[in-house]
Amino acid sequence: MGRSPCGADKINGLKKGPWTPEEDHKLVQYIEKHGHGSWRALPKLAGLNRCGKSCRLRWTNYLRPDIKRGKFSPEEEQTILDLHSILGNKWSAIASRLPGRTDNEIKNFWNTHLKKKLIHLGFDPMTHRPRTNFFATLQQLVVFAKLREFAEGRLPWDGHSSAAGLQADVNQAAKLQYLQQLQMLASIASSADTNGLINHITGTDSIPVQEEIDHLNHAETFPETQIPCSFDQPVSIKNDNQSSIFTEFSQRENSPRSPFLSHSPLPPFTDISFGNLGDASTSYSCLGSDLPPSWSDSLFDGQFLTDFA
DNA sequence: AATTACGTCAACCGCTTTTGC
DNA sequence: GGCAAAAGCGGTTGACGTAAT
Repeated sequence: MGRSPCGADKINGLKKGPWTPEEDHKLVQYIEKHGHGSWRALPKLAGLNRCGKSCRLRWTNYLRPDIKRGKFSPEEEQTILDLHSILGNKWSAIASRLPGRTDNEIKNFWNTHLKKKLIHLGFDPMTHRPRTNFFATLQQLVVFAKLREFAEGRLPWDGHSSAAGLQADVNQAAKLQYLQQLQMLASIASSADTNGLINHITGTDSIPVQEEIDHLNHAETFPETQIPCSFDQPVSIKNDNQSSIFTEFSQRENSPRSPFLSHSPLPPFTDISFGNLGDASTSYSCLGSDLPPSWSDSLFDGQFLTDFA
């Protein structure tokens, strides 16, 4: 594959940069009369000192008569979120679902608005999952700490006591994580007017979020049953009469999404097993953890332990 | 009023995919 | 099937406008 035509056109002294009204007029006049045909041939025929690529971009992104300009509506915004959670940065595919919007416009809107919004609400804009992959790092941190104690001789390696200690640590951390998520969801509820969403997600139909946070803040222990480690029900912030594009894909896609996406289940959970640590075989099935299967092998690798100590 | 920082978006760049021979 | 040209696509840049200091 050779260089792009526009690259070569630089040498020919073709014009770059913003289009003038005169150039726009020439391009529109030509295309309305003849169609665009070959973009490469068009500039010469239309009397433009531009490369074909530049003409195509100007036409498709700005001059096309069916372009819808102006702010994105909440419905369009929701559609973009839905589709992005499924398709990722496939801007042209997303644009094909939004009549009158160009891929460039959607891409810009995503980068300047939606991405920031997701980040602000604590979601990874690429995965649409909560940003803190808490349990993935938690178990490593706990194990590292225990290993360090063990390596320094401060902790006798006793499967039962170690397991109990680990479980206590993890329970405490899970409580913190739960609080973090409740606070994040409370933030979403207040900013996105998503009545009922939080209770729907947490399954606490009769317990207001703030009350739950307060309760947990004062709780001595953290009942494991309260950890929101299972979100079986779909979550919707749309009216029932609004169909979602997501439903079209939901049968074949299983990608995790942020909770303000329509009809979107919260992230699936991955089992975290402590089976390699003595008798501690407690299995935690929690949010968004995706350690590689061999993590424990590498953890106990000699070089790793040397580096760690 | 001047300067700086930040946000937005049109346009470009270069890579990939599609099309035609 | 192989090749080259054209078209499509997504990431990035930079000019411009506006807000903050």
